[in-house]
Amino acid sequence: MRSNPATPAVRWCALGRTTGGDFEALARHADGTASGPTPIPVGDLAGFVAALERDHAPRWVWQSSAAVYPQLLAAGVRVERCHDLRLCHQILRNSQYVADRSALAAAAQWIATPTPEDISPADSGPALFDLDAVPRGHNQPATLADALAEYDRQRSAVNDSSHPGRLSLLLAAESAGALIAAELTAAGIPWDAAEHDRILTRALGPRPASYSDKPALLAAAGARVREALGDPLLSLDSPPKLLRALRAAGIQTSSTSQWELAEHSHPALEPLFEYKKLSRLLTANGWAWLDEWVRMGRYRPVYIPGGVVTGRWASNGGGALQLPRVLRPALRADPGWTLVIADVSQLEPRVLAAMSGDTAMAAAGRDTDLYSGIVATSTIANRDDAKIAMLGAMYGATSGDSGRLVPQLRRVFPRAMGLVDGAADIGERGGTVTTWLGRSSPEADLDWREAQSQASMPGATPQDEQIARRSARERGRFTRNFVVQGTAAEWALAWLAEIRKQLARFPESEHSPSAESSGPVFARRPHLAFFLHDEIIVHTPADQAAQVSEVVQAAAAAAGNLLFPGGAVDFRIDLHITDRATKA
DNA sequence: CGGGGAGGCGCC
DNA sequence: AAAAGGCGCCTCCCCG
Repeated sequence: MRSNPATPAVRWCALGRTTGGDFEALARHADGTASGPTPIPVGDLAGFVAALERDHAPRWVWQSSAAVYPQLLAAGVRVERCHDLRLCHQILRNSQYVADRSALAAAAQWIATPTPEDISPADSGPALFDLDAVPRGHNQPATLADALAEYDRQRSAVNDSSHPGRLSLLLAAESAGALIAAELTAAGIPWDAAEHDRILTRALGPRPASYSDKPALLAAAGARVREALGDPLLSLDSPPKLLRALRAAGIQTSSTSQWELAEHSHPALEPLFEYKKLSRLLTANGWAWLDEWVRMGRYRPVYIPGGVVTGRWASNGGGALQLPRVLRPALRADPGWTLVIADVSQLEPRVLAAMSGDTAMAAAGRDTDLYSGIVATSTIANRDDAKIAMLGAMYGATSGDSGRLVPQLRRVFPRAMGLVDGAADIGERGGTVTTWLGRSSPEADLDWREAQSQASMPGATPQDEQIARRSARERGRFTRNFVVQGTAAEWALAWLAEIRKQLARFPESEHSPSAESSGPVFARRPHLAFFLHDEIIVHTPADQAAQVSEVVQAAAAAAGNLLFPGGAVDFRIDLHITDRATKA
């Protein structure tokens, strides 16, 4: 980025759509002046953005990164920063940090997700959905005036909020996440289809001629189950039929799920578990998946920032966030490139320690595995118990091993436990909780509130009370977990954004032909290739891997300090450099 | 015959 | 029936 002395610096530039389908831009300069509106024919957008980005790297204020950024990336244009009005609106309209949410709540058009088709109707493909089904006022492209008005509302909401600093951070992180999500899709996950095929063949047998044919080892496992149950025609894929057959064979189970069947002993169960495992692999990530999702050595899922209420990302397309471990070796770097794989150790407990200011828990995790640290500083006997107790504390376990261990944790870490217990209490009473940076949980829905009031009426039956109590506890577990999961998601966004920023400063490496699959922006630079809640994978030219590792480590420290200044909590990164993502 | 719920299981 | 939070996606199966 260079600055051009002939024009004042541009701080931000808002984009909107005209009724004719073109774009309009308004640039706000550092000296307070503005230039625009500038009309931009739809075909000139990439050139306009590239030029302004090169000279000023402004914050791009637009309706939705998901709608506009993929095309910019395809045209070879990367942007440094943006303000994603739709995602930020979602946060602000719900945030308890925002004192007056009425103006945002009234701006209904900002709720829905525009599709890329909304932005470039010129590429008139077949309609992806029935437009009549979309409520009026939703999915409409925003005009420049719409965008400017919404940006004003959002900045006012932040300025007038109880925590302007935290909310600003959250909106910047969420917006950076929106850019990263599009970039991850553009770069793709480097995927070795031949290795995937080898893994499938080893597990299932050779690829059948047709998708409808059962692979040999799956069929063999099925035959063993039928044999053991004495039911040669049984369909194992139908839970009701399988359940009847299991019960007929004397297995007193109420479902066909593994966790319940594991309690029983019967010769049919071992082959049944094998059958379920293989069947799952085949149907979820078998050859059909490979044919559908892997092209030119890349798997390109679509990530959906803010797609989960807690702020975690969701994904569309091939189940990117559920890739089974057994397939990880298929995630493989291009020749001459390598992978930097990093995950945060015990992210959620550490986030809890930081946000609650629990110095004892922070100390337990300093320079060490947190669970081992808990064993060393508490009455909990071993690492497994410490982990189970911690998960139980964050998820709200009340019974089983986990429920029994949680009270021990409560004695050692009263502040951390007080925070999650308090969040649970608020949720049980129908209240709303908020993450560290300001994302609030949804309000209790109407059914929930009705169940509660029903139970408190004079004529309430014991059953009414039971239903109400159960739903109250369920909601308590949700809000208990929300504050931790949501704040962890914020930490992860800050980590990602810092990694992205630093990677963009790397020099371009020598041309590597196979990396062209990563697209024009990333073919010659280390880039993020995968993100999964607390784990990232950077695909990098091999000779830059060591520097990338340093960046990834440093970014974790930076994220910790950004969210929790003072750095009392150590966010430890487990990192390795490898060509193939076999996870240790 | 398509939509959607349920059962089930993969990931964190 | 379920176990302890958040998801996506597969198949089966019922329903309109």
